[in-house]
Amino acid sequence: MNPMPQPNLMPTPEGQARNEEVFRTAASLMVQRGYAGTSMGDLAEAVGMTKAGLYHHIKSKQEMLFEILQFAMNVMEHEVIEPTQGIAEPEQRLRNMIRLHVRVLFKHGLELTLLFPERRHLEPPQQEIIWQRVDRYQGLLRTSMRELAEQGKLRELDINVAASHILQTIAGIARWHPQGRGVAEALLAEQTVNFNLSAILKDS
Amino acid sequence: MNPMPQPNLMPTPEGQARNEEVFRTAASLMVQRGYAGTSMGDLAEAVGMTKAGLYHHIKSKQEMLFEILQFAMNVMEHEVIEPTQGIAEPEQRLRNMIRLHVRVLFKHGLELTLLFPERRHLEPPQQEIIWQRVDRYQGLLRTSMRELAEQGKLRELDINVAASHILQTIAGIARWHPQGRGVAEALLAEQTVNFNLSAILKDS
DNA sequence: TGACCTACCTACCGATCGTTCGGTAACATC
DNA sequence: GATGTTACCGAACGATCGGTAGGTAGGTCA
Repeated sequence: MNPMPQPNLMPTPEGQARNEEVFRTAASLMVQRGYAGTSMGDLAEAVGMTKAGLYHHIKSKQEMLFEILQFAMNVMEHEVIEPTQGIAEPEQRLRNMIRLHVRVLFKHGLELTLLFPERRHLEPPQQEIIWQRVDRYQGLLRTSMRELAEQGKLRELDINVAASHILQTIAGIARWHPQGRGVAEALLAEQTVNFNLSAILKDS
Repeated sequence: MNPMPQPNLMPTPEGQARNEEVFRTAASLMVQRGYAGTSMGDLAEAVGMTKAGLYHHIKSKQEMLFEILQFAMNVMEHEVIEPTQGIAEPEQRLRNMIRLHVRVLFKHGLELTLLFPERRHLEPPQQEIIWQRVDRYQGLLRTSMRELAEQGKLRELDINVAASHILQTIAGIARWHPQGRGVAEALLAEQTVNFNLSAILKDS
């Protein structure tokens, strides 16, 4: 059910809970200050531990970032991809993908998507793994759009460009919403769904 | 004509040129690695200087970031705002703002918009200055949309949310395009214009 | 009771960080 | 030819970085 990874084996339930707290706190700090801008000392203080104590839970700073990004993609697959890929009608599938994606953003504290730019701090092999998972997700957007095109519902546009734009409007929410005007979350999700579908669908 | 700032007074033309090279190189490096991830040693090496030599041109790392962001907004005002605010028709004004904004992105090496997330590394007073300039620009988008609404051309949508989404599609280009598929720049600009105007305009 | 494990700790490591100090070679001005 | 300025450099500063070695309190289980 819970897709949080166990980077070092934490056998006891208390250990696993603490382990998870470390990862969540790290994600939160890195969203605020960036990967390079977040020191292990900061993180240790935030979870009420010493730096040395931290390294009981993680292997290295870089490895921790990798696990956080993997966790983010696990969440996306559980809560966005799985519930939508059974939908036959491409328009409804796309609407729900966008809607669920925005909701995942709020549910997990806006932290997940923001970390993807930090993927540059990973080693190339780990970078590649994350890149492939993101690309697979973006491919699902493209597939839905291609099906819409076959139905004659799609505007004349470059599907690759449109897929990127859609993802940017969603990921962008995490950038301006925390300090932005308080738009209700459910409303914001619908606004985002409608914005993007209006952008790509022909006039009905 | 050239809005690059002179943080320390660089009297000779050679000095100004070198000064500008430092800032451009810094902007480029920080786009790749982030502010905190770019050391002054890296920057010094990239411009062929020692760290000490750098400090002849800049006051501090933080001040340098501030000047780069100010420069970015100078460019935006020169090359996007000024040429479009005389346009009476709001649809044409908005189309041109988006078009020019995308072109500025390419013209200045995709570097400018990417740096805005790094504004968090500034002191609050400097943060505030940048924030206000960005907000003023976003306000112009909102104004055009409000005029479109008065003409009955706008869909039912939240103008604040739409303005943010538009900016995110543009700024986002700088995030995926460098390593993305090579879409022709002029074409990409038109795709972005059409995507966003389809999103907000009623069916004609 | 003794052996073992988890979840930390104190104390420290070498490296790197942003920044500064005291120069100095090259050139212009008087 | 003396004076000043510009554009740098070598060397070092204290602080902080990610990470580690070694120890230990507290629990589990035989």
